[in-house]
Parts: sequence; C-alpha cells; structure tokens
Amino acid sequence: MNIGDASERSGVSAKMIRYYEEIGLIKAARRANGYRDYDANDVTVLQFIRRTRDLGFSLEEVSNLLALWRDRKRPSREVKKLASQHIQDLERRMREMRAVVRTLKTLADHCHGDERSDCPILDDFASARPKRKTAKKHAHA
Amino acid sequence: MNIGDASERSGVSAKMIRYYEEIGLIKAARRANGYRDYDANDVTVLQFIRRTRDLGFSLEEVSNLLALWRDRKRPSREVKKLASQHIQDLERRMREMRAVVRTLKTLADHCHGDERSDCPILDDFASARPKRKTAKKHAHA
DNA sequence: CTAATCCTTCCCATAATGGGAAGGTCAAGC
DNA sequence: GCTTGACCTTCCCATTATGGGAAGGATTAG
Repeated sequence: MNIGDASERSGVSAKMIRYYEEIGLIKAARRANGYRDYDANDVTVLQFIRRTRDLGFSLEEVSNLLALWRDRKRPSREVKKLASQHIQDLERRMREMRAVVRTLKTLADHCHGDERSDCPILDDFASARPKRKTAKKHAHA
Repeated sequence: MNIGDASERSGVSAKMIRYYEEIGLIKAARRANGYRDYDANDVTVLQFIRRTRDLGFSLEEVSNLLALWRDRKRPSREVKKLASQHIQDLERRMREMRAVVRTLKTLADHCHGDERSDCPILDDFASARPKRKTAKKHAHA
C-alpha cells in the first residue's frame, strides 16, 4: 500500500513516516515508480511507534523498544526495565511540576487579583534567588 | 558591567543573554568597543527572566510577564490571570502524565521481568488502538 | 486528454539552549 | 612595547519532533 494508506491505518502522518525512515527507525520497500510500499506488518510497526510515542517515550527510547520487540529471545526483564525507567522519569517530572504549582499557588493566593496594581507575584519573580548549587540544569518539563 | 559579570550575577548564560536580546526580550547598551554594558537594573531583569523560566513559563509568557512588570499601573488581576493559566496548564499536563504512568504501571505489573521472553508490555505496544474520536478526514479517497 | 490526487524530495520554521570557530579587545606581566 | 590569556563579538551548526509548503513526477478518475 502507499504511504497515505499506511498513514491512515497507523495514525502516523506521512510526514513522520518518511522522517522515521530517514533516521533509520524503519525501512520501506520501493516500487518501480519510486513510491514507498507498505504491508500489514509495516503498519503494525507504525502503530507500535504511535503507541509508544503517545505514552511519552522519546524516539530514541522507541528505537530501543523496537529493537527489543524485534528480538523475540530477549528477556522480558529488559523491557520491564525500560518501562520502569520511563515511569521513574515521568514521576520525577511530575514532582518538579508539583513543586512549581505549589510555589505559584502560594504567590497567586497572596495577590489581590483586582484593579490594584501591587502584586507579590511579580515582586517575587524580580527578587534574586539564593543560587545554591548552581550546577543544576533546570528540568525541561 | 560586561556580559560575563551580568551572566554570573543573574544565573543566565551569556549565550542566552545575547539570544534574549536578539528576540527583543531585553536591550543592551553598547560601549565604544562594541561590548554590551549592563547595570544593576539589567541584572534584575535577567533574574526575573531566570526565575520565571525556572517556573516553567515559556519565553512568550515571560515576555508578557515582563510587560506587566514594567507597567506599574496594570491591575494585579492581569498578573494573577497569567499565573493561574500557567497553573492550570501544569495541572493538565500532570494529569496526562499520571494517566500514562497508570497505564505503564499496569503493563509492567503484568510483565514477569525475568529471563522469560514473553512480555505483555510489548504486546500492548504493538496492538492497534481503537482510534475512537480520531476525527478521520473523510475517507473518501 | 485532462484534472485531481497522489507521490517524491528539498527547504524552512518551530522553542530554547549549547558548542565552537574566527577574530577583535583589554589587562597584566616582563 | 610586546606577548599572553581572558574576555568579547558575530556567525554557523546541532538538538527534538513535527508541520508547512513548493516544485515536479505518477497515477487515476472522468
């Protein structure tokens, strides 16, 4: 089938299918006219990618998961390990976000939020932070 | 002071200070030799940016907050609104992440995680999702 | 035969940051 | 004065994952 069909059945845009091929995540057969040609198995792979992406795995992680999936002899321990690491990562990011939410809520609670102009939120934003251990690369949430 | 000093005092890298200037977030005086020149107020602005970035605001949001900060007559309501929207956004993302974590934990719980190769995690990843409200564009072709 | 859809590749843009090169400037030491 | 090293400048490239769109070839429906 053509890329348009594969896209519709997998839920992955044609644009992304070509990109995944470009970075070596998948391969595609070509027909005489240069068109990419996909079969049912290819669609399954694309659905695999779609699903794992939806679950927040990076393409690099997806690549690892795909490799494990293709290697039918690998111990399930390896798969579980990747999943667990991802869970840990998500939980860490959630903790960081929760801390930020707490801070913002506290600030917002002390802001009148009316016509008056004085605002402790901005006051806080502009105040110097005690830069304790500078080496912490802030988490990109 | 030079950009290196401003960077050290604000915790914003020189690279980023130049970038913020490039996108119009800040301005910088220049000395005769072409070097950027910062004063205490500039450092405060940079700290403001640093703080809001640490709290997860995008540069566009930071730009809005900066504008509110510079306009001393604006009602605190506007500031509180931006903060509240950001809180909502964070909470929404946390909910989504929690749902993913729940899914992954369920999958991981059913995976032996030992030498055996059968693994329900990968099985799930490879199974087609029922694309319910996927508003598929008229499959007319 | 023609027009509408496909498909192809190639370039650009996004958000925020870092790396590094090539070259100008300044301050300290001898 | 001259050298050296630490600064500064601009410019280009890379990152992650995705989409937009152009130019042009292929196919298909009418």
